[in-house]
Amino acid sequence: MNPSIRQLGAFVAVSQSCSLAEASERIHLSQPAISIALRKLEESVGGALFSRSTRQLTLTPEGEAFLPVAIRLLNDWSEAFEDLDELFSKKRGKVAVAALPTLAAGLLPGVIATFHARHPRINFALHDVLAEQVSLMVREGRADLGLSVPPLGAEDLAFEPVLEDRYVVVCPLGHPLLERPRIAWRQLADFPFIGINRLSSSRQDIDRIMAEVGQPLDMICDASQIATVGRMVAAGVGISVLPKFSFRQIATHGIDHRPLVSPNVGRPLGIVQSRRRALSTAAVALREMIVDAARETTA
Amino acid sequence: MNPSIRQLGAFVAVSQSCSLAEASERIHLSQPAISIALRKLEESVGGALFSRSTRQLTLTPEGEAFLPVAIRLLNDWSEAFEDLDELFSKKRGKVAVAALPTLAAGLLPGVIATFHARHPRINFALHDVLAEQVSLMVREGRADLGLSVPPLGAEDLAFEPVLEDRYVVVCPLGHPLLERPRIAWRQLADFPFIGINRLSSSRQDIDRIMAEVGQPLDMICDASQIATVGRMVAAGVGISVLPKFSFRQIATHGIDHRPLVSPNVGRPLGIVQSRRRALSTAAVALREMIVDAARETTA
DNA sequence: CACACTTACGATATTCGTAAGGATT
DNA sequence: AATCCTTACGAATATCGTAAGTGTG
Repeated sequence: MNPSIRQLGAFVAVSQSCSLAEASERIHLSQPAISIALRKLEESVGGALFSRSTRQLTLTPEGEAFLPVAIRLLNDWSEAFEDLDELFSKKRGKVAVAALPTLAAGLLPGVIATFHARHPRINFALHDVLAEQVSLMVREGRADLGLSVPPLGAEDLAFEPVLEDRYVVVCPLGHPLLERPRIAWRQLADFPFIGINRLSSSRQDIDRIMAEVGQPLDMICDASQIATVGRMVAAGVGISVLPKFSFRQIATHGIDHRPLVSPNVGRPLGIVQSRRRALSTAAVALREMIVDAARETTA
Repeated sequence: MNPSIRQLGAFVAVSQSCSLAEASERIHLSQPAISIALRKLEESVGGALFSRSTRQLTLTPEGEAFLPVAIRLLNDWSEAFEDLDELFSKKRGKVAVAALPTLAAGLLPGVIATFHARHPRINFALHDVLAEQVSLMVREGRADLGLSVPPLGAEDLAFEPVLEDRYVVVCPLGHPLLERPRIAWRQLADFPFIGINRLSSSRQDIDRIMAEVGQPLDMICDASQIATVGRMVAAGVGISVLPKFSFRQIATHGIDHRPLVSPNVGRPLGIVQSRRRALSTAAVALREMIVDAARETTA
């Protein structure tokens, strides 16, 4: 026969007053219930915890030795479950997101603010990395969620699109391309071009599309930071192509943009998560907020 | 609804293989029982510990965070009860005895040897102190048992006589008193006398009896150690009176003894224990062994 | 007699195992 | 088809509360 939590609780309650009557009030249980719980516990452990004299209870030496242990056991028990409750009720915990720099700077700041306001004690980690790193971090569990383009060749990752970005050409004010409402990709080849990091997903898209239209870019240089690209364009060094969301972040005096067409290619952005691992409740909550924020952005 | 030990056990068992079937064999429980235990546990904590996909179970992040806690909880639990079992089964523990020097040196060595042989991991503490100290130590709980004369004016102490000692006169060989088989107390006054510690219960008995018979002793000196008394008697300094048990300890060449009569007073020796405190199982076992040893000594 | 613990007993809740169901490999 | 998890159901066990019993102050 095995002891139970309740029996242990009864033991501790009784120990504190050495009285069933008093313990019975404290833990809201009938006197007989406690009496029997104690007896069962004593049977389980094979010895008396209390010495009884019809009218009075006293701890035996064994009971006295066991009491602090029992108290610790009960405290550990409830503490463990309170911690778990906090985890589930999103009062505490941590969530890590890996996002493309575009999204990390564009969509997420607002989401993070709301999330933190709603769940102040959730530790939030944001990694702004390139698409390949997003996949890696999600796959390895270093991130609960990824915000990126659809991951390639990864069956263990699930992708749900939530946003459709578009590429725009970015030019200095007064540039001839700005005279038209829409620009075709092939027209880009006629101007000096400022590229972005070769490893970025945008850059890979751009290179692929230019290869499709059969026009090589007049590449002046690459910049890693999008803000740098913006300033170089503003300075008249050349033109560039950015996802529209990225452009918003660097929108400043001296530059403007136009949508690119033919091919009229979008850039699906969405949530990457592992098929192997389940999301924490905190991550689920965050995920919903991201989807909502994306819907608002689109609308 | 509260979680139970069993549910926690099921959770840990399943975690280790992420399979109900395997866990079911390991803990000898039917698959449905485990399935339901898990479900109940998850209801209790208000969230999923495993993510299920009809055929496979995976720990959720919360489950993963909780697993080590759950393992620790279970280990602490069983360890605590194993410790308690050891206490009850006398495999481990401690017992302290306060005994008069006479008994500490006379009756107890044999008892302690047997006790230690039978319960090797019980820590045994023996305090050889005077009667007053015996009462004090038992009353204060510093000793589980006392071996002494009946304690005076102490309702919170219980005394059970187990031995009846007798006083004997101790003389050097060739002493005139040794010519008779029995000596009357009043005859002691005729010879130089070596007393024992004034605080000892024997001495107090002796003084009381001599006062009753109306004969003052010709007191040469006091000695605290019984062995010293023996050597002084052997050296012909004087005679003395000791409990018979004490005499046995110092029996040596050059001295002998005779029983004292009129008054034919015995010296009840027995076990002192607290009425307030219960005995530990180890103490109960020791007590029985003492009673047995005393019975053998008497027989 | 009042109080405090124990025992008795019927009701409720939990937990188990067997059997049947559904989904995946 | 085989395997694995889940649901359904009846039985055994545990636990509870009310009520009656017992011994002490």
